[in-house]
Amino acid sequence: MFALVDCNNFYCSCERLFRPDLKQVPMVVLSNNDGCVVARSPEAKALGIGMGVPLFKVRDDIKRHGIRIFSSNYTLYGDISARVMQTLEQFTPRMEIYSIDEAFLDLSGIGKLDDYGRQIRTTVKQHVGIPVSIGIAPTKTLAKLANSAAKRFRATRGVVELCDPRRQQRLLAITPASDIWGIGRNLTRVLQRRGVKTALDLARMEPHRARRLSSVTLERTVRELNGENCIALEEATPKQQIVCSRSFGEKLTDNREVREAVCEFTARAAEKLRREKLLARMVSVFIRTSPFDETGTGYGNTATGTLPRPSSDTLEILHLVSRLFDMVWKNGGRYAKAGVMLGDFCSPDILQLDLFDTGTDHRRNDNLMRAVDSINRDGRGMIRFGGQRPRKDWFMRQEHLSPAYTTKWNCIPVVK
DNA sequence: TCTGGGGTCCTAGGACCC
DNA sequence: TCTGGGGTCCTAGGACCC
Repeated sequence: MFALVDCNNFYCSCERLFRPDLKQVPMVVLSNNDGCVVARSPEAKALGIGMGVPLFKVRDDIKRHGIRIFSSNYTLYGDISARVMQTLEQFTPRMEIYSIDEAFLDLSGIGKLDDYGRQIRTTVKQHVGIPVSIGIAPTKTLAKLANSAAKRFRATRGVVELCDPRRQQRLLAITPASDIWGIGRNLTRVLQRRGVKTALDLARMEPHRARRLSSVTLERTVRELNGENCIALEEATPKQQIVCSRSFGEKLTDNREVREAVCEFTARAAEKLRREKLLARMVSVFIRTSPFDETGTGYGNTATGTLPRPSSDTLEILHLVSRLFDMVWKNGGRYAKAGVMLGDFCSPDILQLDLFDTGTDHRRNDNLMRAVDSINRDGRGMIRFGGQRPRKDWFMRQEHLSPAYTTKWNCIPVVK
């Protein structure tokens, strides 16, 4: 049984903690360059300000309705998020922090779920001052749905417990398929063409058909809507990628200027890497013109390279970044955005084994069993197959979550 | 004029191997 | 002459999330 706890209008709620006078006043928080609206108070939502709209498009509405605007303060939001999460930890032994303002809680074995949810809500409000909504259901996808119902219907007073299959069906029937977690713009179109409109239509789809139509992710969604657990709780998984990228305030055309920006991103990314106590092997650089720029033909390019050895040293990484930058650079572009990505991490703490491709002999299994032993002993580690990163579904298979995930591998422990 | 930043996961396809 | 099946590893690109 899962609960999804989600902070209401998180960034706005954070700003209001220190400005109680802004209660009931319509307000929005803007993205980095004050480009887009990234959070809206309920009053601003009611005035029709959309999520993610560029500021220039709603400037008139803002003036007309006296909506207050704030630049974002991520240090503050991160700090308040940490306090919310600390408070939530008291309610469960297992929890997944899903984003800055959301967490899944494992509530297995708890009796009166609705009461428990209300208790969580009250405690967070008292301790931190942030209002939250809570959805409780047997799978993560249904918990997401329950959460959105808790937000949508006032009568629920912020908590929806969705364990009864009949209630699940009723809610699914009045929810468009596009509101389901994992169904984006594209899948909505694909589904609609096949007459799948409501979430209930989607739930009634044959799982194998869902897989053929799209991929295993859609199959999981369908199964989850029917109460079959396919997406496991992930407690503190290590980072797999670090990205530093930014849209430029004004378009850049000069090689030197863009190169400088990319150097800065590299330094920041390497800093994050060191803070995580990780080493990277893969480095990518990308630049692109604005997709909204109609003055020229659009251009974007990415180059990826491997470091001579795993590293978190800014200069070592910069050396490669500089070469990659030369590969992606093209004269004459009006560049709007650039970024640096680091990936394929390793750490001294992680046990690594390269297993042989054997086929007939049993070295692979022997190695695997030895690795499992040592992981069980130390409580931490990772098994790599010939340098390949273990994939998500291997983990799923090991858990025997569903017969849909059968494989030739018998047992692939990933991270413990 | 002004359009976020930071992530994850999946699939396809090519090169290569036995 | 026949031109396989099964696998690894890597990359690009698409889709989705908050």
